[in-house]
Amino acid sequence: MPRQTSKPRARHQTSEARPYHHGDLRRVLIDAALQLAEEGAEVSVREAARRAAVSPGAPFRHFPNRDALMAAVAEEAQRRFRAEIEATLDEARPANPLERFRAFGIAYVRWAMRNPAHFEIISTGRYFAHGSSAELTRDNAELVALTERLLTEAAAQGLLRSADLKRILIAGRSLIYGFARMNLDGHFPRWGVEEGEIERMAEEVIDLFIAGIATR
Amino acid sequence: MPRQTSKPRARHQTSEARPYHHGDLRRVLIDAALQLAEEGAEVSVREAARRAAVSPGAPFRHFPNRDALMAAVAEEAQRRFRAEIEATLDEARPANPLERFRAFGIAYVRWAMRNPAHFEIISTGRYFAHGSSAELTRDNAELVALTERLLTEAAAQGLLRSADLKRILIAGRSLIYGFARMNLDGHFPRWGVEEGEIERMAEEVIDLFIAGIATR
DNA sequence: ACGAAATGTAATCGATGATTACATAATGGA
DNA sequence: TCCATTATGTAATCATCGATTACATTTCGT
Repeated sequence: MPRQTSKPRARHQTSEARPYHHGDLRRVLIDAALQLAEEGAEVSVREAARRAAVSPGAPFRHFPNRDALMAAVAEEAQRRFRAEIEATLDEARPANPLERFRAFGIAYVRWAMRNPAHFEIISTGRYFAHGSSAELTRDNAELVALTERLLTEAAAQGLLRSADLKRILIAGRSLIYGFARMNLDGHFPRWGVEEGEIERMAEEVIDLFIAGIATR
Repeated sequence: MPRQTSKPRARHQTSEARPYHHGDLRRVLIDAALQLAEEGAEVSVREAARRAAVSPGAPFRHFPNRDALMAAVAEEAQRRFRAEIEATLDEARPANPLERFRAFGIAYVRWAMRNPAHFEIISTGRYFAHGSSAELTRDNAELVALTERLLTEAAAQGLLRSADLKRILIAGRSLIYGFARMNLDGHFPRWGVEEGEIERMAEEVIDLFIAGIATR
């Protein structure tokens, strides 16, 4: 098939089409990559550039390499993650700190289930070095601090059997992280857990954990 | 390293040059890929072929595509995983089924920590479809069945607070899976957990969980 | 207005997964 | 034993990808 060169030098064919300079290519590339990930396709710089209707080399004006793009995508995903977790905790606000701790876990797992690609990018650490983004580190630390506060309050109110908060914190995070990842990694079908009952199962599992650490 | 075939297998024994036919290229490729993964390098068919001192196209005589190679690698890793878990449980055999359940968890996390690349390949499901290998599915199911038996025994001996074994099973697996993956994904430095204390922390976390589900 | 900085394009490189045509060794039946 | 079939490896080739470089065009500060 002969290469059809329509207009010799006309990149902006119709005078209104697209200016030489893209409005905010960086932003558009991040969104494109995010969308790619969401579709389950693997994210390539070229494909992101293709979706932004831009040359394959253009993205490298905004990101030194692929990892930097992925890091930016991760930052965006982490921002949304944190925002939704905090919003969820803010709207349904149980007075009991232990119940808020529980609500955090459920919101965490739920978001991971409903945004699998984003969660994958955030959590895996395969796309970027973990300390490479200050914003990402901060957002993450903020969520950790949130759960720490909840546990401290719970302990102060005598709701916990153990005073080893760090251990509870890490165990709890391991639990919800593990549950989210087992779902993401496709393990549940092999465990006889149907797609429709995963969210309920998440609640049950979290409740089991809460019951285990609570005084009674 | 010249491959010496001592057996009178009439296997084109050459003293100097490598024979046209590689002894067991399939095996060698799997080992090479396994080793590549262990080194943290990303596994490419070409590099595996390179290590086997064979042309880039040769592996495709044994595996239809890269995923098939990775699946074979996963099978091998899963076999070793299961073997070590079972060996560990066999040698140090606590009578108490709940303690054996605990020992399983610790052995699980420990293996994952000491064989991170293997665990990654086994667990992620990114390298192959989860149902694609019967052997892998079987080995995995066997380990699940093992923990199920332990829990059933524990329940029969009145060691558990709850009779909802499925919930306990999935919670427990989520916990150790999550802990292992948090380590693998490099989360622990951000949690103030030093490299040297991770294994101890694993024990503490598992003990916390056990204490939560046990009668007292 | 003008020149420097920012941004996009085009061409190109090396590595990779994959396919195809061909070459050679291994095997088993007549 | 001979030789044809099959199994296995090689060589050449392709498309895609991340990345780099030289060059073109726009934008913006002074």
